[in-house]
Amino acid sequence: MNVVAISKVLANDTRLSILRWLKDPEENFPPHKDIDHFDDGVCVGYIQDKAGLSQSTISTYLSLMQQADLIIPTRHGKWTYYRRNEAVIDQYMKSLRQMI
Amino acid sequence: MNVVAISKVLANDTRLSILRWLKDPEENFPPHKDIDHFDDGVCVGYIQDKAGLSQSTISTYLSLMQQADLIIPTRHGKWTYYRRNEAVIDQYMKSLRQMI
DNA sequence: TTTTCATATCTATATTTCGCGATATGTAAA
DNA sequence: TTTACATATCGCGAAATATAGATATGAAAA
Repeated sequence: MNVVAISKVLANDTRLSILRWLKDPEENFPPHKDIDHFDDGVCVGYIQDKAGLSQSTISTYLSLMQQADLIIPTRHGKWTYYRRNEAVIDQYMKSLRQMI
Repeated sequence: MNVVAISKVLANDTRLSILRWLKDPEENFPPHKDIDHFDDGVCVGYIQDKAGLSQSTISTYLSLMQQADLIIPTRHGKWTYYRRNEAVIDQYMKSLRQMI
């Protein structure tokens, strides 16, 4: 867990928003068609619609966030669902508070 | 107080280190020649020596950090001393935790 | 009142990031 | 076994950032 690396990922309005939206999928996204819960998170298309940026940009952002271990992907058929990695997010906040 | 703007400033090893060093000047810097306390912080030259980057780079970094209200400058004769702005740092941590 | 010293600002270049369209990949549907 | 769809990756130009040297500024010392 690299604090500065994670700070870089979070130093972007869209990426910070995505992390926030994923905290409450019911509130921020429509229900998925194939499943009736958000246990594995939210599919890329919904995140893209909400963010209003191109498909490739959002996919790249999600990839960045995943490389930083902030989110966890799960494949369901054609779709990839992303959910928060609460343990890492928590650890980041704790480390940052201690460092700062 | 803009959370993303502050995150950008802190998403850099040197700048994060500077903020940490300023938390304990006695521990991290030699005593100043003209004054025997660090109440107004630490002069630019000492910070530059410790960081090992050029004078202009450190001055630019400190200026960035000041624009983000993370540090407060005080002029003492030829020297500029910088100290932490604990209120803003605290508010940043609180906001980030709530957002994240 | 020149000179010196500490810091700030300007200018320049290299690297990184932003964001996109085009294309590739993997999966399910037809 | 093609086709269609969701997502990932590639390649790109534009914008921002990192970092330095040169120069300017402001204050004290000579």
